[in-house]
Amino acid sequence: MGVGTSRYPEGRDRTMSRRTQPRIWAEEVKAHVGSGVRLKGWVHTVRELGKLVFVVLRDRTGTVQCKIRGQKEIAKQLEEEAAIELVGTVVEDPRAPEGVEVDVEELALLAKPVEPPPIQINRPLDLIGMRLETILNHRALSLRHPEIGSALKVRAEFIWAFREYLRSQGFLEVQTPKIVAAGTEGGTALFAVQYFERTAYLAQSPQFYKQMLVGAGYERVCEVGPVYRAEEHNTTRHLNEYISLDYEMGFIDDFREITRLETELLRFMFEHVERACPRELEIYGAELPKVPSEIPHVRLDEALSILETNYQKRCEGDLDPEGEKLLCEYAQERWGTEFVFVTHYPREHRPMYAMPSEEDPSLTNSFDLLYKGLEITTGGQRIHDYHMLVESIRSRGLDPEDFAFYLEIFKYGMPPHGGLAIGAERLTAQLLNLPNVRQASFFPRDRTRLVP
RNA sequence: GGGGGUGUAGUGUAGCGGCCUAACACGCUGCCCUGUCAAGGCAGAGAUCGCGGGUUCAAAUCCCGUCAUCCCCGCCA
Repeated sequence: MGVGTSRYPEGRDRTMSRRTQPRIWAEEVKAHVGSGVRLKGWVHTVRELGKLVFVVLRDRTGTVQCKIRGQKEIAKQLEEEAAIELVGTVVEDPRAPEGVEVDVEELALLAKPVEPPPIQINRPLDLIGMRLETILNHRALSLRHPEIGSALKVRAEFIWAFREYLRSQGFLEVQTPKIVAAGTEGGTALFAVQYFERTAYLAQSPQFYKQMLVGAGYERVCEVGPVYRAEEHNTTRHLNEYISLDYEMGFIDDFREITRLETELLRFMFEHVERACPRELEIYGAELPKVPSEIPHVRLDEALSILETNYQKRCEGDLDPEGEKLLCEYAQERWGTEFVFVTHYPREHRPMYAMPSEEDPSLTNSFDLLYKGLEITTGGQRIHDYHMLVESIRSRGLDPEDFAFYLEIFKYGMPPHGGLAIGAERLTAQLLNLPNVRQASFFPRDRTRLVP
């Protein structure tokens, strides 16, 4: 056995033999008892017991204990978080953590740490108690921590399932511009960017473009992409850049068609995450919610009176964060679900494209979806009538000329349509009970954070 | 935009007028150990207590400013 401090390119794997041995993942080791295996990964921990050394190797699939016998000088070169490659034999041993371990025959150092890592990634988070700031300052390294990185795996699986389900329902995945000419929806503040000789903005939402693509004949479109909000909020549930899961569908009968589809979509997404992320869910102690066949719909005015009657809680015009929590508590007790659609928001609280309600034109066919006390979706039916939309734009003191690019398709048979957007980080954070959405973002952007 | 906190070794904390020549845990360095798995034992290095000013015989500790950061509200996903 030998150790190589090999360095690309000239000395690469110089000391490693058995080049034909294919690499296996840490999680596959159990299936290779008695066989020679090659593993690559990071040194998770090193435990020296005199002439016996245990090295726990970590790769993208997990960890596996490896032992080095009678080669103390090799252990001396192993530092935590070094990238290594090893060849050995898988042996059964009841003393090993999983009943099996790798008896190392050869080991090569692929990359040696320049200095000890600033954060520990081989101990449970509750023992090392890093503050989020520290975790985010060392984001690439902290994501190596199995607990920290798991949240993003869950998010990735949510996103995969979002695409997969909508694809099965005839949706086309689209990409809309993130550099746009004007403040589309109004309301939220926009980031200005220099676009050659003009000022452009980062898109706060794909709203106009996904509607235009419905009208373009695709009928059903979805998008996974970043959106940008220049709001100076500094809370645990806001990011200035986040991933929006959008869909928009044409020829709907009413807005309930949108909430029905979201119900089925969410069920698919949660069931997929349950199958794909058992380890990650266990790490966070997350309980998969049962998505009911019909998520309760509560009109905003009803929601406000529910809060007042049952919780003596008064909200002015809209639900505040506490109101959202209480309403979800109510939904849990009353209907046994953590989800509730709040519908029929007043027009003045919704953008100009929101479709007025038939029974009360001061309200809209729009909704928010609350999950465990937090708003994770906003959606609704949109105005499809050209003249009505122009009028709505005017009534807000806006100039339809500025929206000509958007309005054009509405002149040529725009079908009844609607859609919604789910905040990917919020959905993930709520499932995993993360105290801060930043934990569900690879590299969060907030009021003060632009790096890394 | 408004309000409230917090800044002490790499990390997380304790200390909150003198007993601080700043403590503890993890990490780090060296030595010992063939069944560790939050390994253990012994020895050690590492902090002018965010920064600037002030009060005081004396400041990590009190005051002012500043910077950084966290949380809550508004608004939103």
